[in-house]
Amino acid sequence: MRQCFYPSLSKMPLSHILNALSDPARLKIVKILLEKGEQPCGGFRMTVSKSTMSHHFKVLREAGLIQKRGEGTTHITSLRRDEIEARFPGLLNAIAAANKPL
Amino acid sequence: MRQCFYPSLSKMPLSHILNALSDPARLKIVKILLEKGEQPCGGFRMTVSKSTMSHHFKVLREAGLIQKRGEGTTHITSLRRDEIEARFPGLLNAIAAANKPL
DNA sequence: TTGATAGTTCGATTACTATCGAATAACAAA
DNA sequence: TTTGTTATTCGATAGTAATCGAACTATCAA
Repeated sequence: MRQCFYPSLSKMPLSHILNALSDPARLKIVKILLEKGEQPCGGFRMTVSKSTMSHHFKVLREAGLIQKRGEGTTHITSLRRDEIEARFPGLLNAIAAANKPL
Repeated sequence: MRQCFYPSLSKMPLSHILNALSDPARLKIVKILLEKGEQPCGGFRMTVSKSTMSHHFKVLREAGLIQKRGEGTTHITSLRRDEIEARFPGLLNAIAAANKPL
């Protein structure tokens, strides 16, 4: 698996994070990671193409929200929970709480 | 002052809210409202043109985040704090808390 | 009525972004 | 080595959005 760059959360502007989360597909990805933990790409069961999924993963990764590790032919995606919480306390909780009424 | 439509927060998707907040100028507007309370348009001291400001106010209003009331020739903008808090508990706090390290 | 102030709307431009299919890369199993 | 699986990258396209100046609306004051 190719190496990729993971930005430091400590210098990440909040607007970048919110921009990454403002797409419904990406918000769904994050919600699934929050609720079910780390997933392979196929674990998200979205209706968009593989290349579009890769694009969304890239946006989330460059915003500092997710990381990947390779396991054989699959890439496991996980949230950078602790770092996000340290930089933006309560943000993930607010997103998780918003699941209920939807 | 012309009447305008204020959407119900109860049906507002989180992604719309986050999209409205994902622009640095709009995030700054919300932060100012959080810290200093309601403001006339001129109270924000931003570097963009008046028409651009109007555009950002419209996006924030249509996302259910702000409301306006006319007072003479000025329009006072305020946050819909309680409604936002009821629909997305903790979201405004998370934004307010993120001010500190910046 | 005339002028000043505050803000919105319109039309245009420019830049960004979501999406896809095709090509590619990495890996495992046969 | 060949084949199948998983996922990324590339190039194109279509839609969206940020920005501005100019024109307009509304209100108050002189």
